[in-house]
Amino acid sequence: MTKEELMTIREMCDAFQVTPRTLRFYEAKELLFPIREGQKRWFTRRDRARLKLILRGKRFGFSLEDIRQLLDLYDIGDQQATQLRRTYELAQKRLAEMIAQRDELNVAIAELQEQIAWGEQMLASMGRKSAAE
Amino acid sequence: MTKEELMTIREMCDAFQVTPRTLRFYEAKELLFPIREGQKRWFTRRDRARLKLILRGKRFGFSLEDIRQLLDLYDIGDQQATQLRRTYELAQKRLAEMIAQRDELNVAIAELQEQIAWGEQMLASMGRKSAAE
DNA sequence: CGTTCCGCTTACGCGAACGTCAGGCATCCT
DNA sequence: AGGATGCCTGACGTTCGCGTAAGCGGAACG
Repeated sequence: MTKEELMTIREMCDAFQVTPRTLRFYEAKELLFPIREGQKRWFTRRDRARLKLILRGKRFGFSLEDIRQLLDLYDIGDQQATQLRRTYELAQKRLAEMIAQRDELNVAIAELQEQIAWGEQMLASMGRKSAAE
Repeated sequence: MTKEELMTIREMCDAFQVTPRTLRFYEAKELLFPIREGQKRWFTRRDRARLKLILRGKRFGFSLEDIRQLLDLYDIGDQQATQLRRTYELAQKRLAEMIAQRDELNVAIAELQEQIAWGEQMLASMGRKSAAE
């Protein structure tokens, strides 16, 4: 079933711009579950999907532990009902946090844009006063 | 001029919910510049404005070093023209990053919302199948 | 006068997220 | 047979952002 879809660690690294160390680290932290053929690792389609989410999560400043828990939501099939409810609530919390973060980000963006506009004025007036470029 | 506007370290901590250690750390990292009266620190209005920005920056996942550079934008008065241009460009870059981050965040929010909706369905159907609450 | 608060400095500690050797199998090429 | 590779497992090192004593100096209190 998954046969041609398996990737070596190197292929993964090239595909996602990470180091082998990082992938092994994520496996140790139970974020990825490559198939172990003796010593070698074979990364599945599922691993790739998870890694993509991991990297995105990181860009939002989530910790790997946060991400690990969130990932379970995408793996609901494996979970029990009790787990599902907990995961569901966790997702709600995260969602609220993310929305709050986005709103703050919008405020900060607006403020930074103001500052930049002000800086542009400064540069313009200074350009007129000093030598031409 | 600034006389009644000065705050002790403790007042700062209470006002911003940080520890003394944090404020001293920020000073060591040249993020804050309290007036040194002998050993004691007196935090100015400027320090408070900067600290506010520092704390917000942190929520966006910026490193303290990133924040230090960004703060210079708000201190343009002190800068020279060359510095101004550099700072200006840095701000542009940050702005682009922040916008990109917000857009990604919006995507992630949408995806998470989908997952949550799906989880709701699951919980609902499971609730019907198993015992009532 | 001793004690009790601040506040200060110096310095070691810590969890997160890897980087970076060191050394060991296995395989593939010549 | 003998490298050259590729992947592996420890295990120690590193940076960031502070936490946490340990110990000193002044001021304010009873």
